[in-house]
Amino acid sequence: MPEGHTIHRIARDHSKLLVGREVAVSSPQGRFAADAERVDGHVLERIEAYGKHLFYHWDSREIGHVHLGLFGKYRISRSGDDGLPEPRGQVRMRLATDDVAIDLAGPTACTIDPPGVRRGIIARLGPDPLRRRSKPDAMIERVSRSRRGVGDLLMDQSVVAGVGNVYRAESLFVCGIHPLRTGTDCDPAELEALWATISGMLRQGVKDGRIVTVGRDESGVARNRRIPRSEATYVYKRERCLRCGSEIVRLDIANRTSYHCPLCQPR
DNA sequence: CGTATATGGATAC
DNA sequence: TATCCCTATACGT
Repeated sequence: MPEGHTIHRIARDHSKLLVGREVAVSSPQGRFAADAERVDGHVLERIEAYGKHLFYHWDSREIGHVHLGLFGKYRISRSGDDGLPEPRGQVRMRLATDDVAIDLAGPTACTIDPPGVRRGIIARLGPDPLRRRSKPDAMIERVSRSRRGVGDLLMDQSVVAGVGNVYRAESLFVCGIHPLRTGTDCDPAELEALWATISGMLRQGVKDGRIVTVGRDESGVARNRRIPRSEATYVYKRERCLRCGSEIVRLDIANRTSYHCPLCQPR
């Protein structure tokens, strides 16, 4: 379930387990074996999240890069009486200490690179609302000068980093913006509000460990109450709008299914 | 058992 | 715009 919130949550959780320690790095599946060897046994100094990218800073000065893509997943297992459990399924990378193993399966990217690679990736990304001191200026500038649709622009990681298909649908819904509205037709105040909405949703996502967008603009909803998936979004993957009951419209935008409410988000 | 689907993105036209 | 890659899970037969 990888949008930006997942990545930042992983960086936070995995840091507690691995940072400052010598880490055994391996590739049970084999495809990462040559890279794994280069940092195996080194101390992990920091795990950094930027948009949907993860960077592992090793004391060898090399940097691990992981991008989960659509399918990538981590699994954590603890050491038992027989030590660490065998990897299950296709495990590209295993990061292990004496008491914990973190297994990565199905990533789009998993490499060990010189520092320039990280710099190049970050240079191509727009501002990430989850990073400290990030500002919406660059996003607003890009969007307001573009004739592309807002639904298209939000999926472009060089415009904003970390937004995926769920947050695209949900943030545009909350802001009442039709996904096909062009960037040039949005005024700066609207885009400020859109940034604030995205930022708030992503932060909530990091806390919850999943995407629950309902209740952000209402009062009195206990966020830690168990909310079933069917009530977690306003429009994403729904048949009818959670607010007004209108039939949700699906469009193909930027190669992905976009969802919007024709009544709450008029063209 | 098969098949469809998924919160992504690079690359080839 | 179309195609491909990566893996697990849900669901139908």
